[in-house]
Amino acid sequence: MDVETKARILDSAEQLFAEYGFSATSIRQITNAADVNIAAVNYHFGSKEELLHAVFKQRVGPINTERVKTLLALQEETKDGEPGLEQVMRAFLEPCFRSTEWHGSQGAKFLQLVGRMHSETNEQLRGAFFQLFDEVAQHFGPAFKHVLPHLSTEEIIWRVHFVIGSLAHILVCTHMTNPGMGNVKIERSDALLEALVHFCTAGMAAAVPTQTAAQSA
Amino acid sequence: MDVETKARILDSAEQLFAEYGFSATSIRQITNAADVNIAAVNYHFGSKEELLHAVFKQRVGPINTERVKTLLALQEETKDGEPGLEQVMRAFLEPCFRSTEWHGSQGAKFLQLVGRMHSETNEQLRGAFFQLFDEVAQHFGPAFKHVLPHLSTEEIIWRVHFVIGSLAHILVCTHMTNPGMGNVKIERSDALLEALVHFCTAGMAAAVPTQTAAQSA
DNA sequence: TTATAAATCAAACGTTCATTTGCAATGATC
DNA sequence: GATCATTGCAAATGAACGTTTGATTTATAA
Repeated sequence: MDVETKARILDSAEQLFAEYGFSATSIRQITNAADVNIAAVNYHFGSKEELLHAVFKQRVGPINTERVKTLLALQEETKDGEPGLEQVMRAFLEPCFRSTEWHGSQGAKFLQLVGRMHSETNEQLRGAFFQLFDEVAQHFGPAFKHVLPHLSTEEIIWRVHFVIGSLAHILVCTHMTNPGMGNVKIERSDALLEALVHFCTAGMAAAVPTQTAAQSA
Repeated sequence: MDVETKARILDSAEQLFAEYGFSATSIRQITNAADVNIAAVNYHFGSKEELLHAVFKQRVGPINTERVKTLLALQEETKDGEPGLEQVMRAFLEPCFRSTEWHGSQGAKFLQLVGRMHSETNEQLRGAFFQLFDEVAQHFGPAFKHVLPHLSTEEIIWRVHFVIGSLAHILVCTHMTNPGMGNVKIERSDALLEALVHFCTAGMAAAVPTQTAAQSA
């Protein structure tokens, strides 16, 4: 029953954290949903925070591995002809969407949680979360720099944050009722992914204005 | 002492909600910071949720009024010559950044809260929050549609969400330590606003791909 | 001064929180 | 079959939660 209990807790936690957020989700909710004893969380994971961390580790790891793997394959196969910006962007964005397919609706819920974490302000949670993206940042930073050599490092960092924001927001608000803009319920789909890729690619490739921003290294 | 107490509660609540989130902020924290009795929140506002709503109403109102006012002025002065996409985008984005100047560091904190609310999943809070943006959506939806006539309504809605995501994310993560991407601490600045405007303008103007997405009305 | 209303206060309300405890059940090893 | 670590569970821990209460203070006005 060991591994099954842990797995059930992880699944329920993932779902509830995504639905209600970390603070607003209680261990009692989680253990009730998982149909395990309330003491099981602290027995198996140590604390509520460590449970959240375990949820991340289980899901974010594969996504980021996929990102880096795709990027490396891309750089390999286009060794002579440079890989294009859109291809790099695709390697960055696609694995997040694709992970839905891996785990069914469970994966979709998790993507909401990921989007949610980007606006988490608890320093400790933020730290543990973003640490999982170190490898991705180390690979994609230079990759973007390489396909956008005319942009300053600062400008690239800014634009990558804009991309992350678009991605995170769309991950959060898909499958939710979204007031404003005609109360449209946005569904996660290939077409949406395509729209995101094209939006972000065009944004990243935007010409630097003739004003002040184009001077640092 | 009446109005002063209410104002102090609003200020402290704004700051703490932005810093720690709604669920993770207690009424006791707020009343301690505001140096008022713990019962004052429920006396003056009715409940914790209504306090949050009051915080929004105080700040989001002026920002959105400014947005719409700028857009209307824009449409007025360019009655013959069409207003450009970048101008519309600027009318949408600038008031959020500008509001920092209105209220000093208090305004900056609030922008974090706004960014945070975009990933709030509590349906009731979401509803109350997004309701404040109805007027903005009603004006900017058609405005974007007008300057981007070749895009389907669905595509425009998607792209506006990408813009909102970029904006919300940058509002949240400015002035916070941001792991990944070289641990750069992003400061809110005119240059950052310019970068955001250009990124979003280019993204909104991206050509529709030759694939499937360009068919609806 | 006295009556009336508004605002503040300390204290307590009942609930829920994350976590801990001690014991029972389980399953493997010798 | 006894030993022993692992896991599950009911119950309880103290703390913190949002909210309410009732008395007290402050302000307004007759």
